[in-house]
Amino acid sequence: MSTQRTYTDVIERLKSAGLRPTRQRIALAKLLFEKGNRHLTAEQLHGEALEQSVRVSLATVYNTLHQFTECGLLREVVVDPSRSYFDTNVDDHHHFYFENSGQLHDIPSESVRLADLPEVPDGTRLSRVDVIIRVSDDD
Amino acid sequence: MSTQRTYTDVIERLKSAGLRPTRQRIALAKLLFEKGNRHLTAEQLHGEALEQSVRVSLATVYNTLHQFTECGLLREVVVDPSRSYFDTNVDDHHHFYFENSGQLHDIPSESVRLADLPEVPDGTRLSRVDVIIRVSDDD
DNA sequence: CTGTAGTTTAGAGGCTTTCTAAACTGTTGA
DNA sequence: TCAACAGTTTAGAAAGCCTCTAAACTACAG
Repeated sequence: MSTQRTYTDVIERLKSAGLRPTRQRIALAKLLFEKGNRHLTAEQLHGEALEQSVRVSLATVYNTLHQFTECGLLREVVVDPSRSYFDTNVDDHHHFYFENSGQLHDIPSESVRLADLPEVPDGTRLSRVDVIIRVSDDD
Repeated sequence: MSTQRTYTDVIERLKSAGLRPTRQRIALAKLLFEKGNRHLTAEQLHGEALEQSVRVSLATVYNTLHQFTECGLLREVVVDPSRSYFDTNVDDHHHFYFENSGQLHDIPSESVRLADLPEVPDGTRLSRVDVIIRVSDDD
């Protein structure tokens, strides 16, 4: 049965990332990864958990988001100085940012041609190249 | 005399931006614009002002940074979820972000070739394209 | 089953930023 | 020159996001 499938999948995914599959982490992972690519704030994820009667504290949501980010299950997107977004798509890609609504939208990396990038300064290594296309409502 | 020159320049710049040239705005503008291109947080600018015995409140520093940003004298750079940076270079350009130190470094827009950008979604207009090259210390 | 290391939690606390409302100041017009 | 007013500044309170703490809980190895 597909729910069962997903459930064991999620547990395996956590285990192989070195994270103990606790009730909270399993529930949050399912919320995050069962709906395609998503861009969520901690507050939003916490809200969704509560809606589905998953008892989890905001502190755990923050801890989990950071742990997931560290093991490459999530990626943090910085576009709004007052809030962090977490992206379930960890493939190389870029973003549209809708300044009015605060929505993020993926741009596949093939849709942007980046060339002639300067070399990284001595003593540093490339961590990531972010391209953010900021748009705002007409008129 | 060059100080005089700068002083009246700053006042003119504020006036033509529609901002009353107050003691605080003049002092902050001089701190911001008399040292070439800079990337500063509100806290840093406030610190510099106090060091030079410019009496100004943190609230005014925030107000001023936002007003300057609105009239195009500054540009806000979002790279760190916990802090806003303000850039005195308002020309089209991009950034290196040194994740360890929190330093920002300009990349002239000619140094990056961006092509095949997707069209902006219906009902929106392009606000800006940010390219952020994140680097971290070797080892 | 039990011990223990890892995890969760509520609540306090930190930090950046914004708000409030009272005091102050640049400017305009008489 | 000066009064009057709109715009500005301010300290301090408060909001908002996030982290810390230390006590309770839990997955899991043995």
